[in-house]
Amino acid sequence: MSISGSDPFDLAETETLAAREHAAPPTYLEGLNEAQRKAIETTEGPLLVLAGAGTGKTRVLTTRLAHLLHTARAWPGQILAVTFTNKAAREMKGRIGGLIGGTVEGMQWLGTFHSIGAQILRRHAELVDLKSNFTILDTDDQIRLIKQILSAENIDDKRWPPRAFAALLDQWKNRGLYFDTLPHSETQRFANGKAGDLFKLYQQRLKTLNAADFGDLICECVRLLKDNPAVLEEYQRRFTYIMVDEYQDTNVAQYLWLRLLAQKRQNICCVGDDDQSIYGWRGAEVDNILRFEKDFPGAQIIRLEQNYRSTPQILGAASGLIGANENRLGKTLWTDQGDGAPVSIRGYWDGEQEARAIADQIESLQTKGLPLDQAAILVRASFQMREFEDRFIMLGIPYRVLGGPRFYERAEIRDALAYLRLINSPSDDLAFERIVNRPKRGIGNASIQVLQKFARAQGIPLLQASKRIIETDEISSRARNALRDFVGMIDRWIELIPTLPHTDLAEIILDESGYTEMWQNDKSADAPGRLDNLREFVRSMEEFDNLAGFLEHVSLVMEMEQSDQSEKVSLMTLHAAKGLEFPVVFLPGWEEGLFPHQRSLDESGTSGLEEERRLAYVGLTRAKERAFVSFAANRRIHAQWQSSIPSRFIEEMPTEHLEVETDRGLYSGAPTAGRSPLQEAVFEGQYESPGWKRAQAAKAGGFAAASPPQLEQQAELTASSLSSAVNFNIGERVFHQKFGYGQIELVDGNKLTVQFEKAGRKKVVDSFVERV
DNA sequence: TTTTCAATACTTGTC
DNA sequence: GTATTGAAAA
Repeated sequence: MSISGSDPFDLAETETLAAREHAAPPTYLEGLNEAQRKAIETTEGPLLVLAGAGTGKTRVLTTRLAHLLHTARAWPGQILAVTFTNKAAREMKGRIGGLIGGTVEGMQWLGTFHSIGAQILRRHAELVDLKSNFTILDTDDQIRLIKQILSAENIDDKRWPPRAFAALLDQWKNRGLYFDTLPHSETQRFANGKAGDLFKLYQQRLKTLNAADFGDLICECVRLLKDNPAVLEEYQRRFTYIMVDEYQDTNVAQYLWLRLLAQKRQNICCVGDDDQSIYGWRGAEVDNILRFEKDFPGAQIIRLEQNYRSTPQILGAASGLIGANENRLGKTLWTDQGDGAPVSIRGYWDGEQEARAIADQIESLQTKGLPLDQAAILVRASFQMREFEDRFIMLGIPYRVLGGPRFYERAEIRDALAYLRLINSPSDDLAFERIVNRPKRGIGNASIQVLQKFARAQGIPLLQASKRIIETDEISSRARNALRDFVGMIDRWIELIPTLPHTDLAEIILDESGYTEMWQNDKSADAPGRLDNLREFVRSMEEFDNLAGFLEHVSLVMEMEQSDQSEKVSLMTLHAAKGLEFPVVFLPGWEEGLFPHQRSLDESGTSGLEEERRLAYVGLTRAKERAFVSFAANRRIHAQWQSSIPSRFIEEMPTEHLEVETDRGLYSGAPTAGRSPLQEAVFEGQYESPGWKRAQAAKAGGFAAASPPQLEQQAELTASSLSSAVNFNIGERVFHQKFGYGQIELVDGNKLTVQFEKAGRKKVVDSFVERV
């Protein structure tokens, strides 16, 4: 299909739009600072906007887009605007709508790299040996596919794990490499030099399955554009303006993709911050942003340096820290805000104590009137979350974990999806395999093996092969009957597609297949949650017109909306925190080995360390008013205790922006030789500091340094008043959201000791369990 | 075929 | 310490 022909591109309409320019004054430019305004008004030629943390990056991006539309420089369909996440794309769409009034129609090229790549690929699918309705595989499908290829090639998947190959494939595709361009050295990295051949087989298999993986959405797109100059030119002409968010996170393939598209008009505006590049391990090339000027000669660079988020103290600490990095373009953030509190540094005996103190501090801030959703705990690794969760559950502090497993990655959703995929396209073998014995129907591994061999011999999809094989004696009679029922069900559902709304059909499928029943009979703690997710899944289908439409979008954009609006403390990894802000931020676990993470140092040396440092910078700059950095002298890593020394990042923050409240004994083993200025402060000056006195005073009562007694009483009061309606007795069976079912062993006021079936004995507040 | 037990690994994670 | 995964036993 011709693109330009289908679009309102002609002169008459362009003139109508131009007329509008004179009518409405651009109110959207009000309240911008000079740099921001310049970034918005520099519309022609390559432009790099270096936007430091909290400098109004999203505002500039969206306003610039609105400006292009408002001044009639482009139609919505002529602007390519790419982001990394659906969330960012959605936010941008919403904000542009707000800026120019009403929703923006026709911004079909605003989206994630992958969704736009998929869009282009679908239009020209035949040029890369696909059909336009190709399936997008996720990591799970990918690994299953690789496993099949490895076993077909007689490669021991013990010695050469499919996961490792999937990771390699991902790396290569991130770098824009294809099996025909794979360097010899790379082919040696798997199965004794067979990597290239396997890569080729894998791609061939994808084509026969009519499928693409995430990497292909960019990689194949680049190949498509390179090999078909006419198609490339079509897009180069169409996209009069290109805008890229988070440019520091682009990988080589994405860079090649952008360069191809921008080559002709050179109207490319990239917004990013080299100091916030934290995805190197995922293929992001900081280099893309560092050498922007070389790639696009005559490029202008605008720095956004006025920070609207944090206090000068926090900014000072963060700037000092990031200053230790060598490889950066360099920015100096400033703010006209008042002074604020210094960054607090605290040491604890162990991780548990750290969690206890932080939870206490959050309670105390809450009693001072701070809403809980204004506080966040940002950790380096997800295992650190556990201690906080345990503590929050015990104290009855509501919390939310951000960035857990994605909605569509949950097993139950993927299963439900596989059912729908199979009836939508009966040749989807990966979907077939996933659900043929789920719920268990007695079609086990042995039968499936036979079926696969049969299907491969005949060259037909598994579903079709099943229909034939049940007429033979190839598999046991039990499995044969089960398979016959299964195929019968699928056929019946396929016939129902034209007669029923797709949401009703989905409910019927989940019901008749026994899938819902399977979870209803499941006694584990997360089964009710999974049933909820399934309901949510069916509900989310309502937005789409039909099944095919739903499936086409689901692999790229499906997310579970946060329906819960109540005030909760946020708990997440530092990576997940990028782009967010909170008045109060806790940064626990600043210890050598954990942060910077040992593995990062081992695998990537200095560049690994610099990325960790940028991560620390990202963490600090999330804070608007207060930042609390802490470290523990002992931590349980894996199964055993390890003693650790404070992170070098603590030393690297300028002392004048810090307030150290740490027992000097905990600061004995600093990473640098001799005494650092910070250590001096700890050893010499801290005896008189309020923090030191507090620590001394708290010595008697363990380590409750941050929680004066009256606060604990208050917490208890709150908790007990909440639960006064229910009284529990020893021996009663209860249910807990996180721990599942259990029996009460001890009642102490509102605190219960419960022996959980799955989670073992725990102390919990009674308001968190319900009687069953 | 299904259940159970042992082996393994364990940083970060969008699409 | 634990969650997941694969292979042996029921």
